[in-house]
Amino acid sequence: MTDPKRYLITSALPYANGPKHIGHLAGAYLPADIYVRYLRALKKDVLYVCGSDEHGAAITMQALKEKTTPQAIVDKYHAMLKSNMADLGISFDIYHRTSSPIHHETAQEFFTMLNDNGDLEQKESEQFFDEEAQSFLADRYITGTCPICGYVGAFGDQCEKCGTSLSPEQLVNPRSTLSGITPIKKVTTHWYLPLNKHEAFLRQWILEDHKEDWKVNVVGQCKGWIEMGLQPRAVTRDLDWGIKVPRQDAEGKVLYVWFDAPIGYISATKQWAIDNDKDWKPYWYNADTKLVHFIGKDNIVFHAIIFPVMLKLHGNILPDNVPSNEFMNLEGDKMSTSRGWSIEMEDYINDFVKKENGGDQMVDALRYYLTAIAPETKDSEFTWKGFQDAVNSELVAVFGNFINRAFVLMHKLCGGKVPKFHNEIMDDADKQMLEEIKITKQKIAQNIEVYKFRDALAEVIDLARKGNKYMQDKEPWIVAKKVSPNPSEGGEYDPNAQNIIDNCLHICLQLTANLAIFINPFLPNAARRLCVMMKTVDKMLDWENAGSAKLLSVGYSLRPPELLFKKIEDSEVSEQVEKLKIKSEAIKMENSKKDGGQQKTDETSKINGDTKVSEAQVPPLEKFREAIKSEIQFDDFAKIDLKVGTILSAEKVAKADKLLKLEIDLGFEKRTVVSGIALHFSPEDILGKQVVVVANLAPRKMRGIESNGMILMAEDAEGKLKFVAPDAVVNNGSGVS
RNA sequence: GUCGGGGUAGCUCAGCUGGUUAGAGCAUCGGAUUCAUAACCCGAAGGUCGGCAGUUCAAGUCUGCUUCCCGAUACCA
Repeated sequence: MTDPKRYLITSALPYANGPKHIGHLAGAYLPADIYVRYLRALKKDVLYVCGSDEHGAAITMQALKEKTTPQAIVDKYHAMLKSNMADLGISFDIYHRTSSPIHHETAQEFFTMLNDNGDLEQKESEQFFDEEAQSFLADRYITGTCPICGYVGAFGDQCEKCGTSLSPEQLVNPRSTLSGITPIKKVTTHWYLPLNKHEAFLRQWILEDHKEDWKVNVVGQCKGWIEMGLQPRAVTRDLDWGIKVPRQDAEGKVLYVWFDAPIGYISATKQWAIDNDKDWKPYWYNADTKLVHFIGKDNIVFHAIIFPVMLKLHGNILPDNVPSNEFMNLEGDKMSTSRGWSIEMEDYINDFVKKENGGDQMVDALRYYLTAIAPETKDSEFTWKGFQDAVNSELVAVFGNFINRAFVLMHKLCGGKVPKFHNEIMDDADKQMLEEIKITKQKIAQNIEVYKFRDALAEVIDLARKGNKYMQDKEPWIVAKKVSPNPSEGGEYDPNAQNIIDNCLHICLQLTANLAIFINPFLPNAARRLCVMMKTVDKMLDWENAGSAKLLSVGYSLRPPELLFKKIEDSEVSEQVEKLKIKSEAIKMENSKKDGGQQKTDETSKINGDTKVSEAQVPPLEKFREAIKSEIQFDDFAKIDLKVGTILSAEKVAKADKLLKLEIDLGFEKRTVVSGIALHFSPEDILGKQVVVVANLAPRKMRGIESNGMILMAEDAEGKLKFVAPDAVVNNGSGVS
């Protein structure tokens, strides 16, 4: 977008079910903050919103775990996240929360408008239901044995042990975490967002309009989704923690957390407008607003496909870009709070920022390293040694040291004042140095504008490096010997000596002021402290001032230098590495204790003989009982049109290991039916077989092939499939009832 | 399984439409220097560009296959 009137910047809403680590910080918050601080320095109209995502089943799970209420959980973690972000200099204009009334209203209005406009669909589906607790169960609320690795505590959506993503149906011996009983399946009604209806729009908008300016991983993943065929997505759930679906016929239903969370950006904007007596609407409705969502790679489809469809249907503007970062690993392994292999923002703040030897500069140290290794194009890795090296030999030795030596020399050789610049003896090195400042300004701006913060920061350090070299070449400390030579050393007086020194330090100081402007979006604390040292106002940090060689007035006396950053000691990093190991070991022990407990019950049941059924075993009859669905009327059954047909041809569907494409002769017509039986039958085995087909089933696309009907199959206890068919050949097209 | 991204010097990463001896910072080693947080500055050494095949006068860069890491995920009506 060229020259937007205002900017609306968002960072992914952190989920308030626990502390968040520095990988999150590096992925979605720090880059956004740098961008926002840069825009503010440009004096743009920019609003930066974020907040805690406080709904969803994982919150209620955490409440069970901590033996408290969901509200208590979100209150606790919202407060923690909010203060952590503030402590680390993430400068939200508002950090809001989705449990607030204004968010509930906003999300409900959003749903109502889409529903009233006919943009949502209502469909029935079967969900697991806990009869004892009288409650539908989110996938997370069902535990059982993982069919892949046999882990006893797998969840309905994922096995934490082997990492496989699961559906609750796949669990062996599923149990409700609410009551412990085996859940049954029950029909429920939900609202869906028919993404499939917006394929043409998404193709144009993402694959054409943004194929150049969006990151390859974002466009690539969206392309994959679109090509795969978009499916309607449920926007409601049966749960009691969340935003009530604003309809009388939706008792006990809430908006699905993914639907309500991104609307949090809008409600946060509204709250900000109220607090600041502003109008929120232009930020979400005017086409001259540039909306940018900063996210991690796990969030791409929500922010690039689903939320934009919602926004479009609701009449809002669309994001101009969705800069998504990859992930940051830690000391050779994935960062994970639950496994204890992480550096929580909270912990870093306690260990470095709050200690007497830490403070703001340690915020900047972290911001420096996280930006320098930001996972912009691929996963990156945080190591404590890397942190120490980056801080000590780049931030301290190059940047901090340049500024320190400029200040020290100025105090020693120029009386603590900004020296005069003598144009008449200006040389090429001086010109070159001044020119470099301007070039660097351009490079930084160009990089930030395309979200390359790592490169932008490297430019700042590189400019300081050039400053060091310039000073080295000019060596004013040598020239100083010619100002007041010591005859015993054979020094010679040079009337020009002081002027040479003045020019060098004049340029070094102007460069220092420029460095303050350049470093400001990245390391705001350092920039502020530089302003104090130079006795300038914060306004000097406005971006338009960058490139100027007149930021500090001649004759102006400056404060004595103060070290901007301290070196990080070996002991500090080794302590952290040790701490990390201890933390993850402790959690591993705890988990294996749990495992051990479960295995013990297994063993006990074996020792007791076969009279007791072990938890890990599948009770087959029980399994069939579960499968009994809720009662229907004859009319419901009569709606189903069953016909006998013969399989004329069968072929494997490309890129699908379970699907067969079948031609079926129904007597009066031939049908294409796609059936998921490829693992049980090979195409040639089933040619000519008679089958029972649901003839009036709505067509459905699978792998791009439209399936018109479904074939009835029987499944035995081992999951083997058998055809349901007449026991003697009948005419194709015969009815079944 | 499928889709997407990625595997380039010890480490963190650049390398646009294929073109002379593959780049940067850090780490390492050597030199110079002392204004500076034993900092800076100069120089050297470091890579069969995950593997195999192919296209081409020429491939890190294109094609196919293969392997490893990360993310997203079906379908099974």
